[in-house]
Formats: sequence, structure tokens, C-alpha cells
Amino acid sequence: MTEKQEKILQAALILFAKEGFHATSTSKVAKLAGVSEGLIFRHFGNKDGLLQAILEFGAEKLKDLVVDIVMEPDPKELIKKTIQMPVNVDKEDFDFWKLQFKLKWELEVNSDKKMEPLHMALANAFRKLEYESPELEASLILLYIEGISSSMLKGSNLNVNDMIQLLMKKYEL
Amino acid sequence: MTEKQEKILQAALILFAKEGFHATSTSKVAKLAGVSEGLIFRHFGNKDGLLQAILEFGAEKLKDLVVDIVMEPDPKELIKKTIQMPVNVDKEDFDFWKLQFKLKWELEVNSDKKMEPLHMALANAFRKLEYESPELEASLILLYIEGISSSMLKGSNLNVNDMIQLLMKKYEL
DNA sequence: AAATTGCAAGTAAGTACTCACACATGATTT
DNA sequence: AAATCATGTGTGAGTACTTACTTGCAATTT
Repeated sequence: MTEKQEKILQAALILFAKEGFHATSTSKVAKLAGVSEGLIFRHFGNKDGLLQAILEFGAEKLKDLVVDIVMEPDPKELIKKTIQMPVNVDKEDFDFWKLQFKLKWELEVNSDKKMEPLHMALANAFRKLEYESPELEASLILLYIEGISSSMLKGSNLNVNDMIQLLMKKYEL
Repeated sequence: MTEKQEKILQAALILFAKEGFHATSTSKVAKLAGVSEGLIFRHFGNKDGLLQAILEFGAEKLKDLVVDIVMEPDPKELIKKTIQMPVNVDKEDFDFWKLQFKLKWELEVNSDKKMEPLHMALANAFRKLEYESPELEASLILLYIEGISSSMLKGSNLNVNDMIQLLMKKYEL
């Protein structure tokens, strides 16, 4: 991967995350990246290819987060790690996560499948703790994760740390 | 409001909700509405004015839903009504709600202010029930219903009714 | 007759994308 | 060692088309 290719990906991520995919023209990406517009198409084929490259590149980040949680053997610790997940993302990855949420609505891109291992691990944890409906409890936690993440990314004034405290108490962690 | 104005609003709502605001051209709206493209600008000024008209028209729907809940005197009943809110929306209003969620990410339009009365009512309800952190509990409930609503609108396979059952049990309703 | 509603045909600017060409690097042939 | 070739990187002007929006004029309503 050349220097200019990285520049293009970086610029596209910033703009797609801020303005959205459709609202960002390839000429804007080229200008911010400091390259000719044609180079984008040379390297990535078309605008959609550019998006795919960003997504593949970033899919690893999600995997890393999830794997660390799924591997946890102690069920209570696993649930705790899950709840704390939103505050453990790097600030420099914010653009990528924002893009992820934006695309979910703009292009109906589902990232739910990638969360499936986490869902299973959570269900197992709740099962070990003898909760009545482990599957549902797992879904509920994921619902909360998504909600917290989205309000963090939108810059809401919700106090995330207090919310985490509350949840930890609810699940006796 | 003339017949053609309504046709335009209806067509725009459908397309904005399905494809998104930026991905929908005024010519597509005109075609679906069966009018000339110029008419859109005669009536609504510009594309943004068209969006505003839709949003104002639909803001009433949100108000109606919220008012019904806020007026409830019994705290347990109020919380119950809130949790059940997502399944009580008319199916014919789906496009409007989908648009609402889409815009939250595409144009960073915040509908949080309109939820504020509901948040206060919820906090009050939890206070009456002598919960430890009524404000946080209210935020958490809103997080849940936002998550449930969004997965309903995206056609996720989450079992909404079971989830509502679980929540009701958790809050002893 | 005055105002409103509506249309068809514009406009300038922007869109994703292409293409001919230049330049560099390294391998292969003379 | 010099010349040829192949290949990947990069440019910038150009393509056909779409975009939001305008304008002049006719039909309808008030």
C-alpha cells in the first residue's frame, strides 16, 4: 500500500464519517488527500470500492474488541467487559465507528453479524449465572451497548460512566 | 394545502425514508408525485424546505405519543406505557420514523429535545417508586426504547414482544 | 382582473468516472 | 553496459450525465 493510497483512505474516512457517503464527492476526497481524482479510481475502481476498502480495514478493529471479550472465561467478568466496551474504544477510531453507524442507516449495511459471537458469549455467560432468559438478556445488553455508543458518537450529554455504574449494580458485578 | 402539495410530501417521505435525503433527487420526488419538478420549488422553496415541511408535519405524531404517556398519573403504568411505545406506533407511520432515525445520522438532526418531557416524566415515576438514581433509570429506559425502535425499523429479527416482557419483569410491572 | 397553481424547457455547477500521457523502477534482451 | 520492455504509480483534462434550482408562460381559481 503506497503513501498516497493511505492518504486517500484517511481522507475518505474523515469525510464519509462527517458528511456521509452520498454527500461526499470523489473530488472532495481527492482534494483533502492531496492527489488527483483519477488516482482514486485507479486504486479502488469506483467510489463503492473505496468504501469497501475502508470497511474491510476497519472490520479488524471490531474483531479485536469482540475477541478480547469473548475469550473471557469468567461470566461476570465477561458481562462487565461488555458493558465497559463503549468507553474502551480509542478516540482516534471515532471516525470509523461513526461511519459504521451512519452506514447502517444510509446504506442499510448490517454489522449485526459481526456481533453474533459476542451475543453467543453473552448468552452463555447469563446461562452459567442461571438467568431465566439468557438469550434475551444478551440481546438486551447489546441493545444498551448500541444505544450508549450512538449517544457517545453523537456527542450527547449522557453521563456514560454513571450509566455503567448503574448497570454494574443491576447485574451485581 | 393543495392535492399536489400533499402528493409531493407523500412521495418525498417515501423516498427520503427509503433512499435517504442526499440520495433522493428532486426529480425523483417529482416523478413519483406525478408533478413537474418546478412545482416542488414553487411550494417549498428548496429541497431543504421540503424536508422541513415533512418534519414539521410529523413532529405532531411524536408529540401525540409522548403526551399520552406523560399524562399517566400512576408511575408503574407510565413506565409500562413507555416500554410498550415501540409496538404502539402505526404501521403506516413507519416511513416517518425511519426517516427520523436516518436523519439523526445523515444530517445530525437531534430529536432528543422532543423526548425531554418524557425523560422528566420517567425520572419522576422512578422517584415515586423510590429508585436510587431516577434520572439515570429514565435515561436507561430511553436508551432501551431507542434501541428496540431502531432494530424494529431496520427489520432486525429481534423478538420485540419477548424483549418487552423481559423489561416488564425487570421493572416489576 | 388579480392572484395562485402548474408546466416545460431551460441553466450553471457538480457528479462519478475515463483516458491519453508522463515518469519511475526493475527485469530482460541485445 | 546500453537499450528495450513491462509494469505500477500518478496526473489533469475531458466525458456524459445528474444535480438543485430558475424562468417565462399558460391555465385555473378567486
